[in-house]
Amino acid sequence: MKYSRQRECIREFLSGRQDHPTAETVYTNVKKEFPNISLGTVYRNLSLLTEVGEIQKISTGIGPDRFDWNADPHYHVFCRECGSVMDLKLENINHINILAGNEFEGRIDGHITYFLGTCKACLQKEADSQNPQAEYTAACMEHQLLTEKTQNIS
Amino acid sequence: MKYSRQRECIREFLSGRQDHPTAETVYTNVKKEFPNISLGTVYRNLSLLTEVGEIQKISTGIGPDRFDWNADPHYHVFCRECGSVMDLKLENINHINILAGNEFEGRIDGHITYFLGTCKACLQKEADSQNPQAEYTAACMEHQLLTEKTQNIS
DNA sequence: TAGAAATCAATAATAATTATCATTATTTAC
DNA sequence: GTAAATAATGATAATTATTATTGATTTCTA
Repeated sequence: MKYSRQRECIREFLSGRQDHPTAETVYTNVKKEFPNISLGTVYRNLSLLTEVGEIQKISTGIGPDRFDWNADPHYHVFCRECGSVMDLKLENINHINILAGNEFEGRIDGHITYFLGTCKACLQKEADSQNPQAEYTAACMEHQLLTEKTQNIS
Repeated sequence: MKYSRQRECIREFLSGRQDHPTAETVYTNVKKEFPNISLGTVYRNLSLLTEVGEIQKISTGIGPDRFDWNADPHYHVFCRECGSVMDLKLENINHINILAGNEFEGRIDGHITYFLGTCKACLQKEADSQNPQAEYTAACMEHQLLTEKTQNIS
């Protein structure tokens, strides 16, 4: 399939990234190359790319959806502190589908799993705040700037 | 904690149910007893009950959130055909937290998992439509009426 | 029973996303 | 290479789900 210049740019922006940008972030960045692009176009193309399996959409139920250039099934960790979403290289755990299938009358053909926790940088921040003497490591703040922040974390 | 009559009614409506109603459904039903209740009150109380751990909120990322009177951790199956959400009596699979922890630099303290599949009734419907001779079993339609339907299934 | 505290209903506001539609860009047929 | 057909865009409106605000009402407490 041949892509429009805008769609290609969106795909390009995503490709190879470690973080998992929101539609909004994709929008503000693609805008640098296409100042007139509209948020609707970004959403439209992200949905399209998701549909054809070039990227994947991650919904945590907390904050907006995120997009991952790696469409291969893999897992994610959601940091409760800073809201960042990180990849997890976890061996496949599809055996849980079998376990689930044994208890279910219909057909199970997949699962959505994401892990909840605290990222390295936020653990560090936690430790530092317990020890006021210690200098703040800039690590976490830096991390927060680098990674996507999620609103509405309760 | 003593509950207001509205809050008690919301709790009461949820308790013991097999399905997993949305805020909207709770609203339309509680309205029978409190015709003047507002959707905001329903949302407020559902959040409150969730916070104190009397019920739990289920977000699949597809359609609105759902509420489960059983606050104990357990798993759910989401039927891709009819959008219903069913309980799953699955032995605990917390070992996946350990597996995840081994691959993650921060701290893992939980996971959210739900299974995707097709429920019994929708499997039946599928089978019937392949065989036009067969009479439609009313099972699935009935099921759709009984269970919550989710909008925006793509 | 009066005054404080909690909760309410109504409504406005917000966030995230999808739909509409007239216009522009790209492809295809000749 | 140009015209018609198709596809995609940008702008904007609409929708969906949810949270916040606020003034009125109910309920608890002394």
